[in-house]
Amino acid sequence: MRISDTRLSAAEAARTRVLLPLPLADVYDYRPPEGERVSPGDFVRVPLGNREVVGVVWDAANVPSEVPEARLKSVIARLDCPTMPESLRRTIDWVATYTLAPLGNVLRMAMSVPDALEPARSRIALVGGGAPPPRLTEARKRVLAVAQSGGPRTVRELAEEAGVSDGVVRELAAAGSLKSVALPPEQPFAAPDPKHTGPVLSDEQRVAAEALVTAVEAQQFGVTLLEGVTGAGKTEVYFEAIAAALRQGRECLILVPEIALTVQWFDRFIARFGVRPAVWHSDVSTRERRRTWRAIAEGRVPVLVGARSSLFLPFSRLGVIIVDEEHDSSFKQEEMVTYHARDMAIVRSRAAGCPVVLVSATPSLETVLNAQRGRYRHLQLQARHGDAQLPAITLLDMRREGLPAGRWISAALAAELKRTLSAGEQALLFLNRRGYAPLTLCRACGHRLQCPNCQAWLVEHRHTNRLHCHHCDFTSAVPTECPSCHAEGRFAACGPGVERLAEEVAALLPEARCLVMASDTIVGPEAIADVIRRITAREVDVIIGTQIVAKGHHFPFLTLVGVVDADLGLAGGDLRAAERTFQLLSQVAGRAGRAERPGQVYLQTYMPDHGVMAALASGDRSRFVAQELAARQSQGMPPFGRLAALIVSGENEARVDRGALALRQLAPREPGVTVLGPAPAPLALLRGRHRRRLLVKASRDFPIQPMLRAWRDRVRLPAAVRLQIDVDPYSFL
DNA sequence: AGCACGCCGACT
DNA sequence: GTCGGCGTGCTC
Repeated sequence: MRISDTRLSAAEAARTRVLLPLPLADVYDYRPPEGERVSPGDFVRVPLGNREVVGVVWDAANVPSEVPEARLKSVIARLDCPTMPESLRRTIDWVATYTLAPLGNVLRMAMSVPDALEPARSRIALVGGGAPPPRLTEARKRVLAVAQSGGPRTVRELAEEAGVSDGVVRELAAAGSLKSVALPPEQPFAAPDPKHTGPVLSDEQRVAAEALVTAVEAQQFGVTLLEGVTGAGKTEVYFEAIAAALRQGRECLILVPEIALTVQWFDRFIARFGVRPAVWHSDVSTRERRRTWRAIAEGRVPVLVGARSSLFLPFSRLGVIIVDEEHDSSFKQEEMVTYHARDMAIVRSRAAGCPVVLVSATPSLETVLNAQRGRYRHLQLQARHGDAQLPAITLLDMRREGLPAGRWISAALAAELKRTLSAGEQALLFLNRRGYAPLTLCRACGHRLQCPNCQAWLVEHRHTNRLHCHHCDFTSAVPTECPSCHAEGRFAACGPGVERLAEEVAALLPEARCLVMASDTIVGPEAIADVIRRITAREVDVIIGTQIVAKGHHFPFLTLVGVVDADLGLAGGDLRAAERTFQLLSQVAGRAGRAERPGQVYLQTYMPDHGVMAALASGDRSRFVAQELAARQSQGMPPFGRLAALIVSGENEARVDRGALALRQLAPREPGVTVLGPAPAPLALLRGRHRRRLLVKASRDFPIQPMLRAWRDRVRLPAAVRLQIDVDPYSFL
């Protein structure tokens, strides 16, 4: 007995399990490196085929392997880089099991900065201004031009920017055309000071803050929901959880929806802690990413605020994770690995043994139910901070308006706009539609301008004077004649977009200074910051915006919010349409009257009796939540039941249909599991691929993943037809 | 993800 | 007659 155990472990010791950042479901076995001991979490370089890749030694000792000893290659070396923390490895395992994604694909999200694994390169940089080179080739010219503009950069950076190989740059340096300068050592991350400014909290805030501080000091996993209306001061409350973690020398991770990373949020953080936190989102430069990733791996980043992908950063001493705007649907990743960052934040906290705080004015029904059932601690802030009042919400029944064609602002809203502007205050018109008009059609033949790759209309954008598809990157010039009947100049714009609304406002209020805010007109954090500054400086009277105005900003002189089409989000059969509309519109409404001025909110609706509208007008969120929960329960829908979507897609429509039917044939027949479809997915053609969807419904406690895995494994789909599984689908598009 | 292997069209 | 397209399959 004892002998065979020893033999087994000796055999195991001869294999190193390595997970590679490739779409592989399992670890690969290697022989341990010569004269070096590696252990789980170590980054290692291994041979794969005829190339070398970097992977992570994985704890998979219990998984037997059938790969014969003779086929094993040896680990080349362990990288000189801190070990991947255990809590991150367990999170990766968990995400892969839960989402059915290949384990290696999940690892890839945690190895998004391969550069950071290599030791820091010498801090030598090059600048232009040297002697002209003996021969001036095209490549050399480009490098010199790039070097001439901007500060000192490394060989790699110059080569990348000029689009040449490293060799060209090195030759120029050797010839003396580029001069080398020493770069200052990499800037360390400033330490936020928990004592910088003592908290200034109301009684109510203090009670909530103390509860969070206690939870952080206990250094144990637990979920807390921090709920409070816009302006109740939730941010200042969770800052105290961060302060507590900092006092213990632990790290803090704050997850926010990408567009909520506002100047105003940073100002508040700096006011409390004295310095900026580290940041992580898609706009962070390659260089800054490397510096940040490496510093986190070395335990030198006390606080980081970031988008959902920051969940996969190598923190090793997490003291608290905050999920701000926890209800926000942008936490759900839809590509590659379909995970929900809020749920995975809970997984990571559990693995790290630290508390997690979910923050929202309008928590998701999933979170509400967990709080109701006592699985989460529930902290509530009732009052708005200071003297600010919640804005009054009025419904405008558009059925009675009889607006002429091409007009969307009711007489009542127009009157309020005029009144607001003449009082010297600002107004926001909210319309969640980019561009000029959502649909353009030919008046001669009825032809509608449609994307060639997607089942979607092309949207006219007048500021670029082009047609855009909002689902793929297709754009084209606005045609002069109808592609179908060749009639000239017979196009008609149908429906409003923010650009068209701006025209209407200009006609209504010729003196008003309008600003259109949409993700395509205001690109990047600097542009947003500039726009915020102009609004705060009262250089703008009317803001016309899509949902990018809904998050995080507050404008002291904004007292009127008009929602042009409150019903927009309710169309279509989306499970969460009502919940999301309520969340979005309350968030937009919260923009009004945050300072000492009371705010007014008008919702233009054709459905004033709809539960969402009634709840918004009465301010009775709890009744709406109760109704919505009851409806979900009666249908066995989330959060009471579980859903998974299976999307079959491919370029050949007939093959996709056949694939979807084959999948359906092999569907599991188990009590408590319902399979619906296949049906055309809501976007039946997306980026040139036809899509069919099957929907699996199961009870809440049904282990859905093993069933889905078994199902997927017994289906043999033709090549060129792909199956994508989305556990807990959010967008039904 | 890469990269090789493999089987059908336009070129030295 | 070869170069090369990208479909398919494998990497411990």
